Amino acid sequence: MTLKTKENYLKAMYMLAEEEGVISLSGLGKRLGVSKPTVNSMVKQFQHEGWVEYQKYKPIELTSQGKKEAALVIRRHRLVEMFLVEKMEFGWEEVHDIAEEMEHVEAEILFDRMNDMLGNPAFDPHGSPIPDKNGNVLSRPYLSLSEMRRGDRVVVKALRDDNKEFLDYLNGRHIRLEVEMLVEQIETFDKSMTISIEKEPSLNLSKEVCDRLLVERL
Amino acid sequence: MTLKTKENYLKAMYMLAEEEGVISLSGLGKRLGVSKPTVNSMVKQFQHEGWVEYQKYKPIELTSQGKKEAALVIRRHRLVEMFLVEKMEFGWEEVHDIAEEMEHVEAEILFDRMNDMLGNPAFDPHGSPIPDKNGNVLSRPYLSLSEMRRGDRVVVKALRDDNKEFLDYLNGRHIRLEVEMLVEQIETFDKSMTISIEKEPSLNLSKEVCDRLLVERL
DNA sequence: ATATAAAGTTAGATTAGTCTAACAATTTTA
DNA sequence: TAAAATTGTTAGACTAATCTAACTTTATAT
Ligand SMILES: [Mn+2]
Ligand SMILES: [Mn+2]
Ligand SMILES: [Mn+2]
Ligand SMILES: [Mn+2]
Repeated sequence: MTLKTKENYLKAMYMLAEEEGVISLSGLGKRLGVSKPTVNSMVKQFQHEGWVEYQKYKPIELTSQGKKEAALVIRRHRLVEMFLVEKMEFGWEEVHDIAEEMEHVEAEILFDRMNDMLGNPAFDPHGSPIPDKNGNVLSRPYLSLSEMRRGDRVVVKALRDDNKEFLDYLNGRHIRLEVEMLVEQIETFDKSMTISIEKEPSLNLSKEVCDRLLVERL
Repeated sequence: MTLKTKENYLKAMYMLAEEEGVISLSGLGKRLGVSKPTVNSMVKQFQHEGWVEYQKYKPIELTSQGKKEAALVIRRHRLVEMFLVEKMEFGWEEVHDIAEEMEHVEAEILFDRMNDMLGNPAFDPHGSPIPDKNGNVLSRPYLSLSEMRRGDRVVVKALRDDNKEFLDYLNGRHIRLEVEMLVEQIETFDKSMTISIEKEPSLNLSKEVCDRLLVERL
């Protein structure tokens, strides 16, 4: 099996486990853009390599080895994103696709150097935690903006999504990490929120947007 | 055909044409570490794509399109090497293998940014010219040190080889680009040279080393 | 509880890039 | 110039990663 294939499958499995709580064949297929039979046969190989535990018709589970290797791919991805933003003046909306390619570079020394130049950063430009060299992540329990109530004061801490369109949307409204927001109104019909940011006009954010903004209550 | 495969074959062909004057199937096979039948079948595909001109038993020639695309791969390789040395504090002996991987990244904007940060550099850390965005290279006609005569004063301008072992050898002797040397003696038996660098003890360099040092006469 | 839908599986085919074995053409050497 | 060496070609096979079609198992909804 090719290194890139291995890394892409492991990463997808790791993120599915985080996001959905479970790794299903069809979820994995959708995520990777391949058919179910493809995933099925790949998962058998991953099991054979000791990266997943799996029985017919049961959900897939990463072994601790699989988890660790997946976390290291994610580490490289997020280090690259951070390097591009901090050291090469890219916008946070530009870096995901580049990182998607660079995460597969085999020269460990490259990522170590990035890490050093960045001062061993704990978070990437989107607020996601960067796993350490042993694959350990300390994830903070942020809440999504849509769980807040009227009158809550919050700080934006992370995003649930790297997506360029979403980031362009946020850029257009001056929503960045560490921005403080006040929840002014919640529309009962569609759960959209009216929020205000200091010194800016109030904004209306749809439920889809609020779901993707991870915040900390002040 | 996969982008990486295409780029590796084009680059190998381009460099063979430069170094040997001709692109042979076996040369290409050796360079790429694949068998002759493999190269044979790939070259047919390259012809079909319009990247090479070729007839049975005749040497392969790159079309101008092929040459241009090859030069752009080499551009990326050398920009990466330069970026790693100038902006990330890597040594010139460390960067080739990393560049070998990064040259295949598809995000053009990444290389444009490197180019900007480096001020549109004309040469890489080993003195090789960096092709411009149109694939044009202006190559200077350096001579190899082994062609010099006793008493010649020269400046090291480039290397014929990226090889880590060779670069480690040069590091150990404080031979860098722009260093000035005087040819003190040439041994008729093995063509080895005794040379001196200002403020350093004289050195004896084998023919293999002299062949790989490209210099300009003062 | 049954029918329907969703998820998972199997079988068999395909494509890119590679190989070895056998042979043919060309070039070099004696 | 004939033999030997090198270079190039053909045929046929293999592996990784993918697909579609047909089928089975499990979950969901009426
Ligand atoms: Mn990302
Ligand atoms: Mn990110
Ligand atoms: Mn190089
Ligand atoms: Mn170089």
